[in-house]
Amino acid sequence: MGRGKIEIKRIENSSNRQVTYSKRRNGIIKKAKEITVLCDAKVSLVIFASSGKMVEYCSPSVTVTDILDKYHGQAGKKLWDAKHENLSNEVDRVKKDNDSMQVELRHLKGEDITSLTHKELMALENALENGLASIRDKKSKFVDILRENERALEEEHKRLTYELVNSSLKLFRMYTHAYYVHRHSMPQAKALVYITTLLITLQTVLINTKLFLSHRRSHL
Amino acid sequence: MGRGKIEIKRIENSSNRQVTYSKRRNGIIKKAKEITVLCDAKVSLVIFASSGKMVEYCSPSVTVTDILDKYHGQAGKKLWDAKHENLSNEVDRVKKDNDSMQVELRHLKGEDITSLTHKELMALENALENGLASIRDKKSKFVDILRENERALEEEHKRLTYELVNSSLKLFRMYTHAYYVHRHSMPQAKALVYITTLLITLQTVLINTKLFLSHRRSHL
DNA sequence: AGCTATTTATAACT
DNA sequence: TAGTTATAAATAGCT
Repeated sequence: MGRGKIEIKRIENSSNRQVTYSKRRNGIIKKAKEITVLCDAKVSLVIFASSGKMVEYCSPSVTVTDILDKYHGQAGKKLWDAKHENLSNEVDRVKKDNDSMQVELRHLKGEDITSLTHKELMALENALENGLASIRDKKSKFVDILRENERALEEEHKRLTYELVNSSLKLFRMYTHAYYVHRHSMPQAKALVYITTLLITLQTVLINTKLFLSHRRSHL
Repeated sequence: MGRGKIEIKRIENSSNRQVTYSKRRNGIIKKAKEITVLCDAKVSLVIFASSGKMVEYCSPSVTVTDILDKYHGQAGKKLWDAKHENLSNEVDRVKKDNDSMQVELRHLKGEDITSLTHKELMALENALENGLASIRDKKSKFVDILRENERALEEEHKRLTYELVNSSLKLFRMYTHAYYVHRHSMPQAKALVYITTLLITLQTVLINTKLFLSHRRSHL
């Protein structure tokens, strides 16, 4: 494929060889990419120029590791098997644990129990009852604590509101007293301020009392 | 290069894909061989079909070992580490799973529940109740089957014993009849045999009846 | 697996 | 080293 047909034998002209190398190298890599996409294939391609320079193509998700896996028993194996096997064993072991726990969990949740013997069913029932008892005990303690907290909070709120109402009333009385004492000796404007302040105080007391009552209602 | 141009994207028709794979795979390998000869290059080519089947081409004097040598201390090591890390990650992941399952199991068994919120406790209680319900359902079915089996067995036993007693009685009557018919015409010795046989038969009937009764008692 | 119309890769050239 | 082009090679769609 080119201006002329060529025999497949070493190209003696080194510059031609270099040019052909680089064109064909690109061609092969392109083809590798294409087959990867077209056919779901995986390709690992490494090309060394005669100069020693290397280029490579690996289709996504293929690593030299994969290739070494295929070559199992050769160069790679020695390299990593020691650690690898340890890790693999651990994975297996832990996975086994996982499986048995998963089975136990499923059993405790009442799934896959068709194959169990009566004895096993009894044991399961026992475990579940114990668990349930613990949980319920814990839950009731939990509820007790919540209720106690709420009670304490309400108590505190009641106390605070009582104090507020009380001091408001005290203030109110003080103002009333001051007003009556000074109402003839004070200029009209000052009396008005007293009366206004008094009314505001009274209003505050009423609002606080209302809030207190509504709060109590919502907590009973 | 074909009857029609194709887009470089996965060939959806699986049989076309297979054909194209095989043609192009051969094409790439041919090209690899050609560049090897034409340009003094060295090629390592590994192609995996989506089925997992592998073919490879290595130009003469290139081995996987060579490639690994090129990777020495670089990519190779990295890849090894990657593999190693993958496994480590898997171990970690599975261990994590393990831990969470262990926690769940402990919770279901009512242990370590001090730190749980009220909501979590409710969820646990729910799960346990469901599990218990399933188990109890299963267990009661199990007991039903056992009871039914036992009933059937006892029925059968009763029937067999009744038959035994009946035929023993029949035998006894036969002997009795024969004895009375022949007692004057038979020599003394023969009469004794009759009487003895008769007694043995009677005894057998009694023993069977006793066995039957005791068996019934033990099953009620 | 084989055929061929067509596309693609590339050898020779610039 | 990069671009162009005539031609060889590869191959997509068929059978």
